[in-house]
Amino acid sequence: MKNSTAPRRAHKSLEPAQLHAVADMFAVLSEPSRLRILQLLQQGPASVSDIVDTLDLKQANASKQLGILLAAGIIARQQDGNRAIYSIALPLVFDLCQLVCRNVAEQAATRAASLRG
Amino acid sequence: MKNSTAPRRAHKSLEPAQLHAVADMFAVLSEPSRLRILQLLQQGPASVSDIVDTLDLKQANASKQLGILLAAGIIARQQDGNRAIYSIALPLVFDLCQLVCRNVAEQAATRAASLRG
DNA sequence: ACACTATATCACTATATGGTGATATAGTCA
DNA sequence: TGACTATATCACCATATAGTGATATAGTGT
Repeated sequence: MKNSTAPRRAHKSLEPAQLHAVADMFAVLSEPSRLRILQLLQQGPASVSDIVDTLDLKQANASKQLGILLAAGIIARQQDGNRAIYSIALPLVFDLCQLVCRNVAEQAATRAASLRG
Repeated sequence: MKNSTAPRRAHKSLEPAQLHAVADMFAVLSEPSRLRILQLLQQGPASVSDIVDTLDLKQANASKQLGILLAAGIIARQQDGNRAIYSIALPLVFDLCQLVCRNVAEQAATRAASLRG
């Protein structure tokens, strides 16, 4: 016998396309290397070599991750002579990180409290 | 010659541990199946079979994804006789999804506008 | 005890992707 | 032109994981 806990489909859910788009955005933000790049760019635009030097990444990897962030529309690219200057195009991502970060801190505090008794 | 675009290290960045925690949270939210489960739970608590039936997931997969959401602290589990009742423990996730979703819509609109000329 | 239901876990496959070294492409400067 | 610098791309490997069928575990009702 089926015994449902609550009525379903009370209000509409995201369409599959939107759902995937949201999942993709989260996926882009789920890599520490990319988050580090975003943190660096938060301080201002930077070239690939700036990023490589500051974050100690291999050039190929930095370029790849920048490409992913670019494709997601999170950063923008501007050619400057020889160099490629990347900058934040979607400051929203910092709101996202801040929300998560606040919660992470909360959870850590809660866990610590539960350990104390 | 090194020719930096902007001064670096202007303000402190997240510590590695926090960075990974944030990345992990985003990773958990980066799967459509898990987002669908969260959407369903947004309407109220549900058992595993509710979820399996409504979302047309295999039982093993539903159980696995619920375990991941549970470990992340996003949902809570309550035993009710034979069944396991899952519910939202971190409503924050809907704020995150809403932020991303709004932006996805914006990007789609912008892209459509650019296509129109 | 038994049959039945509900959930979790195991072993496995297929796929995706982060990181890397090598190479290609493109701009700069002499 | 040629040497140099900066960036992107390619081919590859190693790892992670979503999904699956089979099985284990645990509660319910007879």
